[in-house]
Amino acid sequence: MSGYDIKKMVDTTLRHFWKESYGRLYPTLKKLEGDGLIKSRLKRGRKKPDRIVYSLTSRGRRALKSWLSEPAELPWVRIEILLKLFFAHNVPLETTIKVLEQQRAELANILAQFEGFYEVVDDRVTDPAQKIPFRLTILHGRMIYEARIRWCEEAIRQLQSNPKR
Amino acid sequence: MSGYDIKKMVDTTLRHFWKESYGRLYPTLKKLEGDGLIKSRLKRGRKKPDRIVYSLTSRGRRALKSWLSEPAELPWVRIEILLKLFFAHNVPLETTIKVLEQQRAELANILAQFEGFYEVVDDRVTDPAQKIPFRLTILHGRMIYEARIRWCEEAIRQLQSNPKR
DNA sequence: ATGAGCATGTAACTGGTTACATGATTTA
DNA sequence: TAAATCATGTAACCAGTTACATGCTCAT
Repeated sequence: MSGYDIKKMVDTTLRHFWKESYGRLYPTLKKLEGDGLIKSRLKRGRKKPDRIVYSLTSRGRRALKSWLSEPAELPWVRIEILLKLFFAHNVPLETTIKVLEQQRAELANILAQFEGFYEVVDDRVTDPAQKIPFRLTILHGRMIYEARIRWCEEAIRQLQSNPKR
Repeated sequence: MSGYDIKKMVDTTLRHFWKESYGRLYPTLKKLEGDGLIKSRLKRGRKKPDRIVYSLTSRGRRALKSWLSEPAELPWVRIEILLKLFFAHNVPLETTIKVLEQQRAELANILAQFEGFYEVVDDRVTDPAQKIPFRLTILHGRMIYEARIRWCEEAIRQLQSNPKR
């Protein structure tokens, strides 16, 4: 694929768990080519601008397989709402509950986006071997967002049931 | 508190959802002081080195309250295991299942660390108004890690039950 | 002609980590 | 006296985003 193709694919199909900017995509492609993991050929565009299309070399395919066999990194994030909750005693209880409710609403919006997502699989994922994996990435999003929503609800419940703080 | 104190507090009490390095902690304190949000005084150390102890100014307290009232950012991460799963068709099924099992095991380890965590609250959180918030931050960790573990199990199940890929 | 989409790229910047320097004091 | 801990700081580096530049082609 070309850099442009990859960007579009990531932005449509993988966007709920990955993103790439041109600012790191194109330099990365150059680097991978320099390392001999991918090779490029110029594809003259008929009715479109020319494209630089990359494909794996055999060294690259080996590297891919090796990466796919290594353990995956555990994702790590700073969670701002937990920091706000921890310092919530500086502010009235209702203020914190509002922040939690707003967070819950945002999470619910995103969760709703996942709902219509299963049906879209056949348009976006042509390789049948990728269909189950793709659905599992969506399931992941649903499960995590559901858990976060349940947590917000529980947090609101506990704060309300303990008004003396 | 001093920069050193803050670092220790974050590393012990908030470490499951936040971290700070000296490399951004000390410059941030300088900046906040320059902005008039905190002020410092030198505390001569008896039997210990001197410390620079910071406290909020009234402008700083207002800024804190305002921050606590604003909606919290939604955390966003790249999830490597989903990327590996998406490209899993390049590698034998058992390889992917091993990666998922390894991830499950790592998640289970971290979840186990949360278990003994509730009891520790009284040592670490002196302000009684912070005890419920602190417990809720731990509950958050537990709920998220449980969800991630359940997802790994479901992913393994679905991949195994569909051997034709 | 003009704007939208195709396509490749980079410079400047931001946010953050790592590693190190410095020096005091306490404990083994 | 050596190691551990207390305490403050910075320079170098790395990862990644944003914003912009460039130029092609197609549809209106």
